[in-house]
Amino acid sequence: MAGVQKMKVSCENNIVTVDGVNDFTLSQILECGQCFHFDKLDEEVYEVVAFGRAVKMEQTDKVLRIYGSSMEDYEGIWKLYLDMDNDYGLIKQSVIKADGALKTAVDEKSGIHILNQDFFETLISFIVSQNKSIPQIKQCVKNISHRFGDEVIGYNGEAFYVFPDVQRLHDATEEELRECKVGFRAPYIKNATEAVYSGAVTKEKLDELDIAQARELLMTIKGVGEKVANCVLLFGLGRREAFPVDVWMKRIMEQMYFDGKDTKKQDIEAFAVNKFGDLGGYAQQYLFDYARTTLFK
DNA sequence: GCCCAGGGCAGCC
DNA sequence: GGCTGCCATGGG
Repeated sequence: MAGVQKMKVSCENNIVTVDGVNDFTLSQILECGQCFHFDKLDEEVYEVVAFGRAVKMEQTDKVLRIYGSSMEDYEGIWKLYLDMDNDYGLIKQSVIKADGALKTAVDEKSGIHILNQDFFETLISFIVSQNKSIPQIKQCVKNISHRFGDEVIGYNGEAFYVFPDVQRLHDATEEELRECKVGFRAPYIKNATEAVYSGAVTKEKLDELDIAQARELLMTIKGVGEKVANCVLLFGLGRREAFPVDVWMKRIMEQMYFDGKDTKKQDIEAFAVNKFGDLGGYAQQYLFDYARTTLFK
């Protein structure tokens, strides 16, 4: 990508150093509501559990360090997870060009990247997310991982529990899931796991479909509606044109574009798809985080 | 006790 | 088709 400034990547003692990160703020990326399996240790210092690994990420200005990562893991996992090869300077320009009204949100959240997360973990996490707050979602994801996921040795030599794969979660009973505090969503998780396990709904199938068909297939899972499907498409399947509308997006979009009038989520989504097109997912994330942390705080 | 949270489903009309 | 009440759980 022409606009991506050169980053220098090196590795020593299982610590990867990425020097020269731009349009990148670790705290914004992790805490903008797209992922749930991490803990804050300090300012711009986080433990991140994903893809069967537990690492510490630490950012100082334009330097990102990943503790507990080999160069192979960076190249094979973290570079794509963090969407490092995408030019966010260009993306932000394009979003603002699509509508100058987004400049405030983009400037406020200028370090956001959209992560490329594991499909199955994203699917289950966002089924859990419905009608829950972000801290509660994080706790449920941690509960499920601790109960059903593999133990791995993390960056500091301590044990972490990674999110279970389909086979592992397929063994879980509804009662065991309820003990993870997912409440009425337990049967939804069972249904989703069965759909993936049986091959009815897989990443491979979804990747072959256009976004409307993929969304339709996802929504055959009980507990997956329009919003959850869009989150899975955006964060777990790389479909950057998806535009999830939750209560926060409804609020900010009604204020910005519908004269403060009560508007159906589907109408808001249709409006946004028309306005932002392929940039929808990015625009949505800047607006969502800005609405939640700044505008309606 | 109330209301709300990155919603969706079943049961109505 | 659209609208309403309900679904667990925890925090403010």
